[in-house]
Amino acid sequence: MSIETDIKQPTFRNPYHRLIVNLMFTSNWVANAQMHLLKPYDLTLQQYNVLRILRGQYPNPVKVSDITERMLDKMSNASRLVDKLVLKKLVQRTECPSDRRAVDVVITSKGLDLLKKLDVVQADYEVELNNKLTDEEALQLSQLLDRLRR
Amino acid sequence: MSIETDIKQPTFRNPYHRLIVNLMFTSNWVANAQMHLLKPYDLTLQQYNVLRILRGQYPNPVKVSDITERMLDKMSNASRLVDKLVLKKLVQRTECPSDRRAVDVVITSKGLDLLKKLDVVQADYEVELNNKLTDEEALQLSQLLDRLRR
DNA sequence: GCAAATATAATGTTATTACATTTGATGTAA
DNA sequence: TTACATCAAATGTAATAACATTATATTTGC
Repeated sequence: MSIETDIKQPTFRNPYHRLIVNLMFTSNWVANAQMHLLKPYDLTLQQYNVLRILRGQYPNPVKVSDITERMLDKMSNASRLVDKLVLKKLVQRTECPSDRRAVDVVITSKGLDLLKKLDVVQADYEVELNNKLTDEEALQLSQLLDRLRR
Repeated sequence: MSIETDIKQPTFRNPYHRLIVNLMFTSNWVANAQMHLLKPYDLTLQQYNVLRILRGQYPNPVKVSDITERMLDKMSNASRLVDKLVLKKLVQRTECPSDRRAVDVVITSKGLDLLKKLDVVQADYEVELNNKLTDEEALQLSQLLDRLRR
């Protein structure tokens, strides 16, 4: 369905106005779906993102400040997100030896196991997208989004 | 900059994985910019969206349930958003005569004036996007997003 | 070396979100 | 009509987000 039909707005001022609204609407739509996939595993989207950042560097530690920098939503509080993950024993927090201000965070094996399970769920979701856009179209869409942020 | 550089993740599993991450990152990027544009006017993005929905129907009233349906973020509480807007005298709330369960909401002239000011701000922002994507590309991007949600 | 500036994470606070529940009105079927 | 289900909005709530502030540690300029 076109964005006009989805939000019942007949016209937009120009293609950029339409794009902004469409982008936010579609992103909410995806985020919602992702949230519901994560719900049975008692993870929020942000917690999931942090875990994936940590897995990307495993077995190296990542500082809280690096997590903040790399999060999709910069404004979330990485410190408190890490708190939650520590409580669930999905990550481990240790003082950084070379800089006592910083805190090193590493994903635990429990965290890696959880991510492995979620990889399957995520792959299923990606297959659904595959039915809607070809690989080339998905790539093209990504490239246009990159250019929008330039 | 490509999404890989932006979030310092070297590779994605496939074009769909890359797309999902890119979509959320870009949407947050736009939402952040929009939020900062709205801040001097003491409006949240959601409140702004509600006002624009109401202007779209002006001078006809819109029910709270219709607002919920048409909001970009379905989960926000339209009832409480309307509350905030009533406090600022940007909208007016009256009992729907044909259905006493429902509530009619109409934008006030103060609300319309505010939106008019914001139209200028918004247009400036759209000009920035214009430097990054052509009209055709913006349209194409919108269409790909539409297809993603099909 | 030392004071000031900056960096890093944690914490405080208020508003908002994501639901669940409640209150009241309307529709529907016996 | 009278139950009973459904619908619309409001309200309760716990968690989270969006900042601002604080507490330490490090860096920089003198």
